[in-house]
This record gives sequence, C-alpha cells and structure tokens, in this order.
Amino acid sequence: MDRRLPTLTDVARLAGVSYATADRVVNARGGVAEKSARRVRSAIEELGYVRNLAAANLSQGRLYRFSALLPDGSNALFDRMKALFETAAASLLVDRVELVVESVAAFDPVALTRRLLELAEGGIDGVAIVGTDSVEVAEAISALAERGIGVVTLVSDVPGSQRDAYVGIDNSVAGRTAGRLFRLAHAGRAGRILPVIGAASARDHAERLAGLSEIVGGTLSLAPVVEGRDRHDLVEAGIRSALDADSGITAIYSAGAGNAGLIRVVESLPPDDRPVVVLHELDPHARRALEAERIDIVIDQRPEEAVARVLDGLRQLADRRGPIAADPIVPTIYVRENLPPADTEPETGKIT
Amino acid sequence: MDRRLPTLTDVARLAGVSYATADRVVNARGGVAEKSARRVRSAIEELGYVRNLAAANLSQGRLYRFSALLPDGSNALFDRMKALFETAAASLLVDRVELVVESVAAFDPVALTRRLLELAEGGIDGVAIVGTDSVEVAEAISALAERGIGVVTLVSDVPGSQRDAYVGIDNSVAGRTAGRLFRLAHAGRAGRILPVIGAASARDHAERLAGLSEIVGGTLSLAPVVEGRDRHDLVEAGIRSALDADSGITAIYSAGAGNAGLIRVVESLPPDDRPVVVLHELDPHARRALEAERIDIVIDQRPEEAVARVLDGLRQLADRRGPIAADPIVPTIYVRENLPPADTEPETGKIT
DNA sequence: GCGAAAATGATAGACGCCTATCATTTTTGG
DNA sequence: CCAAAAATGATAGGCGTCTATCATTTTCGC
Repeated sequence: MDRRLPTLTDVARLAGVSYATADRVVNARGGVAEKSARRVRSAIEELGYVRNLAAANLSQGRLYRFSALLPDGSNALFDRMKALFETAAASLLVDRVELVVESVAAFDPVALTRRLLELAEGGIDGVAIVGTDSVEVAEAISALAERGIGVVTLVSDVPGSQRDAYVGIDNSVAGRTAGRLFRLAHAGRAGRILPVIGAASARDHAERLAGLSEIVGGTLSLAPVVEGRDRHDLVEAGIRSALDADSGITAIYSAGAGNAGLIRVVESLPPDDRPVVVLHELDPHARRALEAERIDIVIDQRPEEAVARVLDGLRQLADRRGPIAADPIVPTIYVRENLPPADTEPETGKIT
Repeated sequence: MDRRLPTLTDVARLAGVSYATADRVVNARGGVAEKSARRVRSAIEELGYVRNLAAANLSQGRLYRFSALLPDGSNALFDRMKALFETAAASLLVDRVELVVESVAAFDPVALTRRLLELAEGGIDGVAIVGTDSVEVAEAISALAERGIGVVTLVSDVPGSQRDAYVGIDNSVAGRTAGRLFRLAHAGRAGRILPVIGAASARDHAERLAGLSEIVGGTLSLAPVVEGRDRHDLVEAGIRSALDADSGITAIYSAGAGNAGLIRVVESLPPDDRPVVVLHELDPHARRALEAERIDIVIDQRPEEAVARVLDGLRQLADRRGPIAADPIVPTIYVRENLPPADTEPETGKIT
C-alpha cells in the first residue's frame, strides 16, 4: 500500500556518498567536490527525490507566522476578508501556520508603516497588507524584504515597492468590463451612463472610471460624475439630482461604495423603466437588490479567492519555493442567476 | 521568534496524566476513565492544542495516494483539467501527495467501474472522477466509501451515490445565467434565441437548456434546437440552416461543444449585425472569438478552481477532518474585457 | 613525499507523534 | 478484603530531516 518515497539516505546510497555529503549538497552548505555534488544531483534526479517538507519543518520546529493587516472601519469587502482570514486561520493551525489578523487605521500610511516595522522586529514570516500609495510604506516593505519576510499586497498595490506579489483585481479591467456590459445592455442603442465614485482622488475609483471610458463611446456617453464619498446619503442625493437634471440617463455605474443609497434610488423608480445598473462588490445590499431585479450586474473582487491566494503565496514565500505564481485575480461578473450561495455563518463575532 | 505550539506532552502535563493516557484520549484508543478523559479534553481546550499533522504523518510514513480519472478523447475542458492536475501533482509531491492522472474510456460506465474497483484494491486514499449517471458506478463508489476511500465527482455528478462531494457547476444555473444575459442584451426588445446542444440525451446540455427556458419568456422566444453532436461541422451546418430558415434569430446559445463551427458561422456574418452569442467553456477558439468581438459572452466552469477544490477536498477526506465544505462552483461570466491571461506555459512536458 | 587544506564519513540528538509493551496502581465485584 | 479487571504510567523505537561535532581520508601545492 503505502509505498514509500525515496529519502535522502536513499539518495546518498545510490550516489555512493555518505548521508552527510548528500545533505551538504541539498542544503548548499558547501565544501563538496564538484564530482560528488554531481553524483548526488544525478541520484536525486534518478530517484525523483523530493525533500519531505513535513520532516524538515518538524526537525526545525518551524512555525509559520503570518499577519494580515486590514484597514479598520466598516467596509463590506474588508469585513468579509477579515472573516475569511479568520476562518482560514483556524484550519491552518493544523499545518503549523499561525495567522494573526489585525486592523490598522485606514488611509494612514504612518500607522501602517509603524506596524510593519514592529512586525519585522517580532520575527514574522510573512505579511499581507492592503496597499497605500506612499513612500513610507514602500520603504517599510523594502525593510521587510531585506529580512526575507514575504510581503503580499491585497486589493490595492503599493507602486514601486518590493512586495513579492499583488493579489487583487486590475481596476482598469473592472471598469472596462463594466463598459462592455453597458454596451451589451444597450444593444446598439444610444444611452448615457451616470458614473458614481467615492472621490476623484481615490486611485482605484479613478482607474475604474478610466477603464469605463475606454470602452464606451460611439452611441454611449458619460454623464457628469457623481462623487458620493462612499456614503449612502450623499450617493443617494447625488444620483437623484443627476437623474432629475438629465432624463437621458440610461445606465448607472457605481465604482465605489455607498451602494445602499444607489439602491434606494433605484427602488423608487418604476421596475420596468429603470436604468441599467452595474456596481461593485457583492455585499448583502447588492445581493438583495440583484435578487429583486433592481440592479443588473455586480462586479466582484472574489475575496475568497484573494484570501486563498494570499495565504498560499505567503507559505510559498516562507518556504523559499521560488517566486510565487500570480496571474491577476479577474473581476467576476454576477447576475441574479449565478450568485454564489449566501454566507450562512451566523456571525458570532467571536474572535479567537 | 519561533514560539512553539503546545504538544501533546504539554497537554498531558497540564492534565496531570501521562503522555500515554493523553494519547489514548486523542486517538480514541479506549480504556480511559471518563474523569481522566475530561481532564485531558479540557487541557486541550485550554492550551489550544492542535495535533501536528506533519509529525503525525511523518511518524506513520503516510503517503497520500490520489487518482484522477478523466475521460479520454480530446475535449478542451478535460484537456485543461488534465494539465492542471498534472501541474498540481508536481507541487503536491512536496507534501507527500502522490497524484496519478489517468484516462478512462469516455461514456463507458463499465470501464470506469472496473478501474474504480481496481484502485480500491490498490490501496488508494482518494479518487476524483467525472460522474456518469449509472448504477454500476454508484455501486462502485459505495464500495470505495466503505473502505474509507474519498470520492469526489467532478464536472458531472453521480446521482444517488455516496460520493463525498461534487465539485462542478449546476448546469441549470448556467442555463439561467445565459438566459439573463440574453435578456440584458435585448434590452426589452423582442428576439429569438437559437439553442445549440450536443444531444438531447446529454443531461448537462439538457439542464442548461431547461435553465435557459426558465428565464426567457415574454419578449424572447426559443427557435428549434440544433443538435450538433459536439462536432464542428455539424454545428456549423445546423446553425447555417437554422439562420437561413429563420431571419428573426437575434441570439445563439451554445450549451455544448463544437463551438469552432459556431464561430465560423458568426465570422461569416457582418460584425455589426450579428446575433448575440453566448457559449460555454473558455477554450482557445472561444478566447479568440471573444477578443475579436465575434461573440459576446463565454460561460466557464473555472477548471482551475475545480481542480484546486478537488485536491483540497481529497486531502481533507484522507485526514478525516470531517465532511468537506462544498459550496458549488459558480459558473463564471467572461466578456472580452475580463478574460484571464492566456496560459503561456510552453508545455515542456517534463514531469519531475 | 610531506604538511596543510579540503573533502568526506560517521553518528548523535532533536522535532512531535504513533505504536507497542510491560509494569504498576486503582477500581470493582463478590 | 481479596482477586480480577480496569486504568494508568513509563518508556523505547521509528518516521525523515536538520544541525553539529569529530575523526578520517583524499587532494593539493611545493
């Protein structure tokens, strides 16, 4: 049954050297004649030897220590990610991975930097952070990288930094995707899209908007942008006045948060004569609106996938299994019919 | 730095019993007074003890042996899955997981059953199969389940069997999703959708078609179904004659394979006056057509995710970490703009 | 061919868990 | 209260790797 895999002892025997020499080769300790090294390598090749990571880690009492720093404040996406990280933390314990999820002040590069440097002192193996476009943070990342600590940026990247990977969507792609869907939904007819963003200064929102503009054109035009500061009330007010001002609006694209406000507006319109609505992030509001056919499309970042990739990536980095593979996360399109099952966790709120 | 996690020895000490007794409790060997067992359990609780799986497996020389049985013949989806399994196999070796990917005769329950029973004899730990609706196969699965071998069905389920999980999309959901997109793309205008399937007897195709019908209605109707037997030439011919016969067709839905034929037809139509096209599986043909704006939507099963889930699930089953979590895989919608990067692997074919 | 340097061999202990054995203590029933 | 049964303790060996030490052999330069 349980055929065993070759061990380093097998390799040494086949190579005709001692275990010690084989070990010197695989662990690059030096002091081995090239001739012997070659024999060991070819024995490894021949036997298909693969080092037993479990045994290796056991022998060193290795404990992976990772930290995920998420911005505080309430935000559907980060709340979800936090929950996902915490669930993952429990099951990772079996593999000797200790994952700590922390909050840091949102939009505060200084706080983030400080915490990163503290972690570096604390002897951590890897960190996941939500990037901020700031020089301090980029420098802190370099400091971590120097110590061999893996750094993965999540949702938002830190441009020009030495992070090992970015896990998140390309916002320009997301915007173009929205644009494509608007074109599809207009079926060649003319229309005007009302863009709603948090702030023009928010890079991700701006990128989405730029992506959208790339695709629309021809029969579709853009109405003046509403800046809703990601707040329900402002979003609601902004959209209402835009709709009042322009009866030619056939579509609404919300690139930011505060979508409860948008949904309230749409709910007050006649269901059979409302604009096409595309928004971001599948939070409970969005899900309900989609189910009620008040909106058409939700573009989502797939936090589940992002979290899984982050953790995978951090582990690989910690094992020095080479640079981590990272195709970008692709924004996912949800319509009413392909919604994933709702999270049924009763939200005990207990943090362990 | 490397704080260590509590070991069973720590637990025993805290509980005031010997290691042997603590071991008897955690491994359910029996012969322990309830009073002692309780003390051990509460010590485990208090320390947050989690058994070190790596050490456990090491001590037992455990080698996970999994097998993935995929139908032979050439099929874009299964080819892709095969490649994914093989890539995964290499990196799983580090974790002492031996994964063998095999082909079995497609649509042949007898061959599948035979191979399953052989594997059961061979002392395997888990199997992934593409289900077939057949009693023999269901019985073979039961036989494996009895021996404690994990069985996961992939892409297509085996109804009424004891498989531990099904990993794949709900085809009815896929069909409804397509329907929703057609409604969106018609923007309230009337239209007629031409459905193309492999054969009416193929359950998955039939389910997709049924899903589609649930959603369309009102202004949208269905043209007579084209059965293309998943062959390019037949699909092409079928669609051409359907389009000739009915100039009112505004959309085409291909629920099966043979889409190269469909694409050829669309390429021969004027780009600015062609039907809305939705088809399944992001193979190279589909990707090119999407990029060239000859088709509009591809609904994909996400083979990457499916394969990852299968392997994860098999491992969990082998470790007896309880029943495996399984939200269904949700069919993904691709438009031209949110395509994942193409597979650029040069296919060296080298397996290490 | 000699001494120094380099390479190699041999081996032990640790990591945490599993399995097994045997001795000892405690509990139970009559 | 005693014998039998049940529970508990103590401990050894092994899994594959890493780290370290020390002894021995081979190679090299002159």
